[in-house]
Amino acid sequence: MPTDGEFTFEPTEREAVRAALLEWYDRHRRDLPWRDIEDPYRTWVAEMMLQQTQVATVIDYYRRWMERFPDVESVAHADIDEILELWQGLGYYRRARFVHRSARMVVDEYDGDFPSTVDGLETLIGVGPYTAGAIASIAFDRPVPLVDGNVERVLSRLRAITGDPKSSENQSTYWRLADDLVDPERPGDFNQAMMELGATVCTPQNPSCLICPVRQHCQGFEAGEPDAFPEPVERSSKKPMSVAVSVVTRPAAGTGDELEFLLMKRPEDGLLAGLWEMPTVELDDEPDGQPEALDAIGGFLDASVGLDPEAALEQGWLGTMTHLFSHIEMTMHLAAHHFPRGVTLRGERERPTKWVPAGESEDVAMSAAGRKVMNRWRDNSALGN
DNA sequence: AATGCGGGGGA
DNA sequence: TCCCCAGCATT
Repeated sequence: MPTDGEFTFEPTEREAVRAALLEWYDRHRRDLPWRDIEDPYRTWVAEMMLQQTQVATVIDYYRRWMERFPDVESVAHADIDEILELWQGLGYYRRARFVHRSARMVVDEYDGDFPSTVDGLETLIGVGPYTAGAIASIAFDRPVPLVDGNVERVLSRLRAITGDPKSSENQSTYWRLADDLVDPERPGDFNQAMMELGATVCTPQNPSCLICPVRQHCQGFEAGEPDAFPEPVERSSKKPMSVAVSVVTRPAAGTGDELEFLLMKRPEDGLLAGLWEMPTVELDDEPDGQPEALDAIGGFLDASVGLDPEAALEQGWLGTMTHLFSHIEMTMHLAAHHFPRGVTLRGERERPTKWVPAGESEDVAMSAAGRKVMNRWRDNSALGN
């Protein structure tokens, strides 16, 4: 196995890589809403959203966020439910809670000013080595390195680094090389150039080596197989999970034919923490058939909120859908129950429960899976049941 | 060191 | 449709 010390850039080559990369970045960088601003708050929000999430996905979330929360004080004083509402659909909802807690920390303990060093930044919850390096270099011009998935790939190819990219040995190599390379004059631009190159040129599949500004320094290219680096990581299999769900409706108050949905809030920790969902019960085993799934969700409605499925005006079956998480394959068995207006909820409720008018369903924080269920129900209603 | 935690884009 | 991508906290 290679040892950490064997991968290096000689001083001349280091200078050449810096110059080539910065020149390329100046000409080709994408115009992103969090660029060309000197506000650690904005850099921090962008980097929190960008964790495990691609640029194209983040752009609209970032814009909406800045409109609502222009500074760290506004986040610190906000309610977590409003933060989750802006975050819905972005995934990894813990990040939203980290942002909330860190904002309070900055206001309460740092007098409203973000720390400017890597160590100081890492005291914020949700800010690890990557994010601290990003904020310190981009917002504070500190000559510090950063390593994300893009940088791992670029460095693996430049130095033809084999082995598991997540191994501690390779991680330490990446950080050492990134620290060695980072341009002391323009650290933020250099770090963004590395990531931008990985995202647009040095891509996982079919890298565009012919237009790469650092091709002549790339040992992977030289070997004729840039996409052999980094070594592919083995992916863990998805855990199967089975749930029964019902879209529970009743007529809204007043005239018109508007409906209200019954929503329940998920627990404040674990999967999709604190998001709202249609009444959902997890099943121990995959149900034998539609009646068994209907039975399970019917029993849950009765037990959790005192809704007797026998009292429903209509019961429907919406079929089965699969939703994939990074670590779970969730099979959803979907029912629909329509109750008369007068129906009341009973019982000691473990979770917050509320009726939401159909027109306001967008204003409630729900996961992508929840949106899928709602769309299935809507399509089904449009067909006249 | 291993595990939990979402969702979207591209082949 | 499947395959691939991407940081941090907790234990």
